[in-house]
Amino acid sequence: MSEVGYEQMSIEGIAARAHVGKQTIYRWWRSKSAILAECVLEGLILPSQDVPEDTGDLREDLLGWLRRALQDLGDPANASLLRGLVSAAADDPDLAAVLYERLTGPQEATMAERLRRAEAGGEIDSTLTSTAVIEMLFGTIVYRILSRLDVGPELADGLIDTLLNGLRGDRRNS
Amino acid sequence: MSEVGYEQMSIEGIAARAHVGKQTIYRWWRSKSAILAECVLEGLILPSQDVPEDTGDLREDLLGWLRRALQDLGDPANASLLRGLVSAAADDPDLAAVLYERLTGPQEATMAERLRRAEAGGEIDSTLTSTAVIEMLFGTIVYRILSRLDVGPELADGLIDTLLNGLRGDRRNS
Amino acid sequence: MSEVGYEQMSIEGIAARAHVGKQTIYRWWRSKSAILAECVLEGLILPSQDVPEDTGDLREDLLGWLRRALQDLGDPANASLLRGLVSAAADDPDLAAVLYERLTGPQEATMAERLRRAEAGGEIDSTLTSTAVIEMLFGTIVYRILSRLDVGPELADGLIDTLLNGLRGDRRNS
Amino acid sequence: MSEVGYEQMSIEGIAARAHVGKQTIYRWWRSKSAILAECVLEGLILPSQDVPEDTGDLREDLLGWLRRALQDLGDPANASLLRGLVSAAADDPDLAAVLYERLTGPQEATMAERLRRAEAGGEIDSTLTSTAVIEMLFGTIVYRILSRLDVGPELADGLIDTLLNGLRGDRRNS
DNA sequence: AGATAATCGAGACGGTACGTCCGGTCTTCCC
DNA sequence: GGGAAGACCGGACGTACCGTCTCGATTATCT
Repeated sequence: MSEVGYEQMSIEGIAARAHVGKQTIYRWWRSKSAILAECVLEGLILPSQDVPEDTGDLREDLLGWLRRALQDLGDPANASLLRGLVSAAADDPDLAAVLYERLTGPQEATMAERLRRAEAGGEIDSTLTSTAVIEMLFGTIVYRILSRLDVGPELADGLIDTLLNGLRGDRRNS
Repeated sequence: MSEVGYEQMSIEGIAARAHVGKQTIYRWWRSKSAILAECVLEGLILPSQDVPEDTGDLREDLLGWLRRALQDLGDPANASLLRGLVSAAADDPDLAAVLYERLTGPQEATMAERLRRAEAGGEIDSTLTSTAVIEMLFGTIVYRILSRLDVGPELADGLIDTLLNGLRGDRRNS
Repeated sequence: MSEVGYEQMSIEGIAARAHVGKQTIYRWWRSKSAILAECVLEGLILPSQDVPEDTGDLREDLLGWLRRALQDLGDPANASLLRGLVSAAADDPDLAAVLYERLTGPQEATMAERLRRAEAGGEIDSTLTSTAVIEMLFGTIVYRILSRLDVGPELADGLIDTLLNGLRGDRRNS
Repeated sequence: MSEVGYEQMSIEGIAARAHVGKQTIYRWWRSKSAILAECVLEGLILPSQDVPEDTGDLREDLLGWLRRALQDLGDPANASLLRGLVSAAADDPDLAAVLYERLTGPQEATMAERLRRAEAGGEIDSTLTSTAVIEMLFGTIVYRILSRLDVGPELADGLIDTLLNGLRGDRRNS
């Protein structure tokens, strides 16, 4: 898929490359997107995602976490794979669910706990859910990748700053 | 496309429905996604986007603008069309550019001016570009639509709050 | 085979109907036509053939014998089975041999003896072998069945008359 | 078909050899046997059949005609083709009709006229139809070819003798 | 007004891939 | 330890579209 894109990737081609009969593929997966769904579940496509650390400094924790995610997607091959996944997910709700779970899920619990502790510690003061935070960050990244804009670790600062402080800037210490 | 999705939409089907020869289509467009690109440019698919008003209250202006956008995409047919466009754009950089321009462009100038005035008026204090702001908002929406999550005007408040104040909450008056 | 014809009859279908593993079939028969060959040998398909009686009247003996054969093949199911066998035999020399033996063989010895006695009795005066006689009769029948022409006992008279007297008519008493 | 037999002859193979798309074949013929039917009609498979001459001597006319037919079918390639046609016709009534018409038809009218004249001239004395005569001769030949028995011009004499005189021999001059 | 283009609908064409069926082999597991 | 069950590789089936290519039959323009 990273070579020719999702549309050009054929089941016959997969079978041929795998030296496998076409029927064997159809025996195990209902469609091309179902293959992708399993690849995603098995971690074969999307690089395994870290969860934010907890060093006590929320900003640094989020920055490091997001930078690593952006680092992976800076590789054109990975960006191409993600575009393929998005293309497939747009036509297959099942894959969409798997993809969403894979992207948003693992970080969710950790992020929720992290935010709760940050709130307790006075670092933040918000009712926004951890899911919404993750959706904003990943949404922005996916949007840029679909638009074929550059994606790199340097994006992390702007995103995290806005996320934490908003456009009104950091007035914590003012 | 809203009926069967992007993949199932065939050029032969388009020609047949239009009572037109296939060649006539190929005479005018290079590919299926090129047809979509022109549809987008002509405003036939994406509902025409408003730009934020300027009432003096940045928060209300953004809220109203975003709510209208979310209102449109709350319609499943429109969400389906957007998924089709994303699917097509994932495989066609040209369409991706057109789509990005269509989604991000019209609001950009107005938003830039709006932010500049807000900054001058002390409403905000940020270096984030207007483009980045739009990408964050639309990225989040597109991400939710691809994930088949509900999209409705009620999302606007959370997004705008976070965008303006950050997770640290509104300390404008503190 | 009588239901769907030879081509549509699959080994998988046979195995499934017999509640038997495919391998078990391949263990005992080399091919689809080999199964048919054994069916023929076991008398499961072609109704068992009589041999001509010997009442002293060659014409009546042959007539009765041929009428019984035609009677069987007048049943469309039997005609269909025969077409299936022919179709299979056309592709498999082994089955062709079995089928030929089954059709031509049993009658051959009796017919040879019958002709010999008829010749001795002055009933006939020919050097044609019994095999050739049988081939002419069965050949005509098979030809009509393949051509989907009607086959019934009434054909017997014409065939036997021609066989005995030829086109020049019965001049036995002239 | 003469190389691999009817069953092994695939439509894909035909298309490939003809440097033609598969769909083009399906556009013009409904099935493999329909292709054969047209080949037969066009005279591409069965060598064009003569009709009996009329030299005044019925026996010689029939002998010459039958010998030529047997000559053709003595070629193993032609015999193989005929077996393929029979195999196909066994599963396809339409092809069976075409094949029957091709084999039996052209000679029919001439044969009918020939027999009528022979009868008028006292050569024969029979009510057997020309069609039945042809069926007997061709049936015998087809039967032998299906059985993979030798077929050659030398068969003609026996068949014609039996046909004209019957097993009782030629008593015309006795 | 009549000749000359240009454009169109229709759809055949050589291809590629689809998803299914079956052939013949091999493996697992149960009785 | 033989057989049912069925997975496996392979390959043909008949269908749907792809993008290219001829065909007339309108139109539109230009002598």
